[in-house]
Parts: sequence; C-alpha cells; structure tokens
Amino acid sequence: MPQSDVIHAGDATLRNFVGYRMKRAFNVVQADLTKTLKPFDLRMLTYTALVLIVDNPGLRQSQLADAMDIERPNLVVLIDELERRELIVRDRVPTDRRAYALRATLAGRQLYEKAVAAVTLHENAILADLPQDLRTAMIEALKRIEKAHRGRS
Amino acid sequence: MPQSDVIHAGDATLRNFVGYRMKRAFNVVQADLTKTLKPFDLRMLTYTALVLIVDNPGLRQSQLADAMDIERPNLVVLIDELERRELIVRDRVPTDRRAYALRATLAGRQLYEKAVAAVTLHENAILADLPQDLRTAMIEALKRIEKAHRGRS
DNA sequence: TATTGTTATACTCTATAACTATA
DNA sequence: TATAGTTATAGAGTATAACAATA
Repeated sequence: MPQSDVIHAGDATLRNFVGYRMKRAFNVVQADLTKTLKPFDLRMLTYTALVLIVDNPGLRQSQLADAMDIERPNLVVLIDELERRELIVRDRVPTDRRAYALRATLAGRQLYEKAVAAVTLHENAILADLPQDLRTAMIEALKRIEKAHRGRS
Repeated sequence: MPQSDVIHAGDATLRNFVGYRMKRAFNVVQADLTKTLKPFDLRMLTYTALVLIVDNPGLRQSQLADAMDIERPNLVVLIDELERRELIVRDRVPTDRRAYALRATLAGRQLYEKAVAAVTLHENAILADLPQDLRTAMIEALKRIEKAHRGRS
C-alpha cells in the first residue's frame, strides 16, 4: 500500500485529471453502497429505480430510463426483476396502450423505507469527515458538470 | 428531455444522494472521455495505465494495479493489449524474476503526449463553466472521500 | 412515420478462485 | 509459506440494431 501511494502522489499528469479522481471516489462510494444494499437484495440500479418509482408513481419506462440515464433496453431487465419480486407493478395506460405506468406495491414501499434509511446512514458516514462547505460545493459541481454536458448531446 | 428533468428535479429522495450524483456526473465525463480517446484507440483504463507507466518507468504490475485500484487479473489484459501494440514493454527484473518492470516505448511516449494533450483540452472544456473555487473544492472532496474509505478497507 | 417496450447481442469493467514460477 | 503474474470464468453495466404493437 505505501508503494502505490508514492506512485500515486508523485504522478503529476493524473493528479488533477478529473475523470480519474471521479472514478476512484465513485468506486469507493459504490463499493460501500453495494454492501449497504446487499441485505435488501438491491443493487445501485435497482435501488435507484425503486426510489424513483415510489416517488413518482405512474411514470413510464422511457421516462425512468431518461431519469436514470440508461438505455431503455437495459431498464427492461431491471423492471422485470422488481416486478418478479412484486415490489412494483406494470399498469397499462388507458390513453396510450403502448406504455406502462409503473407503481410500487406495498412491499415495494416498505422495502423503500428501510433501504432509504440505510443508504442515508451510509452516506452520512462517508461524508462525516467532509466539512459542510466542501460537501455542498462538490454536489453543486457534480450537478453542473452533468447539466453542462446534458445540454450538448 | 423536459419530462425527465421534471421527474428528477421533483425527486427529494435522490437529489442529494451522493452516489447518484457522482454516478451521473461520472457517466457524462466518462462518455466524453471515451470519445476523446477513441482516435488514439485508447479507453479510460488503457489511457490511465499508459500515463502511469510513462510517468513511473519501471513500476511493477502489482504496483500499477494498486495505483489504478483494479484487480491484478484485470490488469494483465490491459498490459497485454498495450504490449501487443508496442506501446510498452515488460522487462524482467533481475533481482526478482517473478516481476516485470513496465516501461513505455518511444511510440508509447509519443501516443502519451498526444493523448494527454487531447484529454487536457477535453477536461478544460468540461470544467469551463465551473468557477475555480468549485472545481478546487470538488477535487478536494473527491480525494478525501477516496482517502477516508481507503483507510477502512 | 414515430414511439413504447422488447429481444438479442456484444463489449467493457469488475471480482474471485486456482494455477506457475519464483522468493 | 508467501508473492508476482497468469488463466479461466462469471457477474454486472453499457450500447446498438431490429422487431411488434400502437400512436
């Protein structure tokens, strides 16, 4: 471990390479998040989908894919999994029979409550050492990066 | 697009969920980075490996895997690829015949120069709209998150 | 014609166990 | 015994093309 720290600290080219820094930080956050969600049999993607469905009852799969920033085909298997576990249902939309309105079941909402509580605890633990101003600045910066590039494509 | 923005903006649960924010921002950065590196026939991982080898000549695969935060088996195929393209070489280490000292070839260093220049441009474009203080704060926050968790595992 | 959801598919990244050759 | 690199493999995430049903 000390060796890799030396390599890393001495590397001028990568030090402020944003993609590299984001990847490393995201890796640790996601690894920890995966562990946090394991007891609920959820992964980051299934968790995010469940949260968005509970908070936005009736939304369509295409809207959810958009909100999650994933391709529609990749969402299908996530929804399949949540439906198979009876955490959500696909309701037909009377006004547009191509689409499905996604809604959480009671079991889905109950799992949501427990998982959100666990994730909140986990995030607070991760950010415990971060001064509030750094935390706020980071969130703001991440939002702006996302927005700026969303505008281009 | 406006629909997903509404959903997203109205979602209280995920708004400040750090893992979610990081993932979305990282997604756009990585997608853009992938495009930037395509003309050089590099991906984020091969680019990072090449940069670290050029900047730290003679380092071992295990050190590189550590620095890149990936598992040794996954590094092997990356090194195979860079070696096959004659961008780097695996030199035997006389004092430890199990290990390899990784070094860039002239072609590797030339590709490095061009790719680093392109990535630097790309990053500056991404961060152009970010005030310097936000940019600095974000990098600092990302480093701290990474360090804090590296200490635990 | 365009859109919603779907199937199939392929590529990349990640993670683990087990092997070899050296130490 | 432990370590460096390797092989094999499996799981997860991502991306694209093409299709059926519906608008």
